[in-house]
Amino acid sequence: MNTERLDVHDVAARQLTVIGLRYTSNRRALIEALADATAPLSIPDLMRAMPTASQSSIYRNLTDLTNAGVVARVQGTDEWARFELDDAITGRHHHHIMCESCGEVLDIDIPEVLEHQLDTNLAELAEKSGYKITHHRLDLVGRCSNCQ
Amino acid sequence: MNTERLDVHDVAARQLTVIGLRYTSNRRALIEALADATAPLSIPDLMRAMPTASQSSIYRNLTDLTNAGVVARVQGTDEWARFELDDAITGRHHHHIMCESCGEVLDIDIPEVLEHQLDTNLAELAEKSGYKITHHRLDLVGRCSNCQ
DNA sequence: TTTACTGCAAAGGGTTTGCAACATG
DNA sequence: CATGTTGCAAACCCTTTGCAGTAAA
Repeated sequence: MNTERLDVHDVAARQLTVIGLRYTSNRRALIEALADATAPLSIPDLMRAMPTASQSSIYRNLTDLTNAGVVARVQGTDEWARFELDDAITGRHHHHIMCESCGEVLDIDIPEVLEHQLDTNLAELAEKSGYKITHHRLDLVGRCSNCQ
Repeated sequence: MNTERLDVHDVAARQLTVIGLRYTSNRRALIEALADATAPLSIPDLMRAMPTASQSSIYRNLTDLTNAGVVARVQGTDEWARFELDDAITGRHHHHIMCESCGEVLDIDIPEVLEHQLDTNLAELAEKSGYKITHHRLDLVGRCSNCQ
């Protein structure tokens, strides 16, 4: 548990408190699991990572932490929900590459130039749409080395 | 039913035949509904559009048409499946803007310059990943005018 | 005439919820 | 100690599937 990790727990606790929720051991374990992961985790992943927590608590905590802005739901190519720490918490905006066959989801970074061009262009599009844009998703979809 | 529409049916029929499937009235109605729409349609949308078809047939046909490369599944912000004609059929690559509150999904086009820069950059990323990339998704996520 | 397709109803499977006991601030 | 949280099991709901009858080629 390094400094960066401490910050994550600290922020999570504060964000929860703001909306009247507590930072329990289950929630701490969940954040810990997500912080350790190098890719979004599915429910089965999380159940494996925190075997003492019940499935329903994991679902409920993911909902609460998502509402608190600590956790983000990732839409893969399959119907399985996957979760990761919100970019706002990690301080690192990133994207995903996913396999349309097995559903695997990995984190990727894109060149800063591209990210910047995206921001500029999308801001314009957003304005015309009448939508209040909160973020964008850029995903690469294909087949992983195992599924080709 | 204009010329463009005829083409869509023609292509759909051919694509199905290739994999040993038939172009039935249900499938034709489904394609018709998707071709008429200006945004991806959900199952309830489709049931409303083709009231004589049973729900299970709609599900089964969507699966078959997706396998045939005629229809594409769109991942919104909610858990509801939405469907549209595949870009390869319409000949028009596009993206989506979606409301994270009500789940509405709309089509948008992005500047060609941006699209081109995306293609270039993503091709590089793909190479490093070991993935065989089939396409990318770029979505704007936010709140529609009704949900703000 | 062969065999894919359809409708109906039942089964599947991930997610949500009611409730009593428990733990947090 | 007031109230948010947990586990268990049942309920939910979108989606899939079995089966017998129908329709496409």
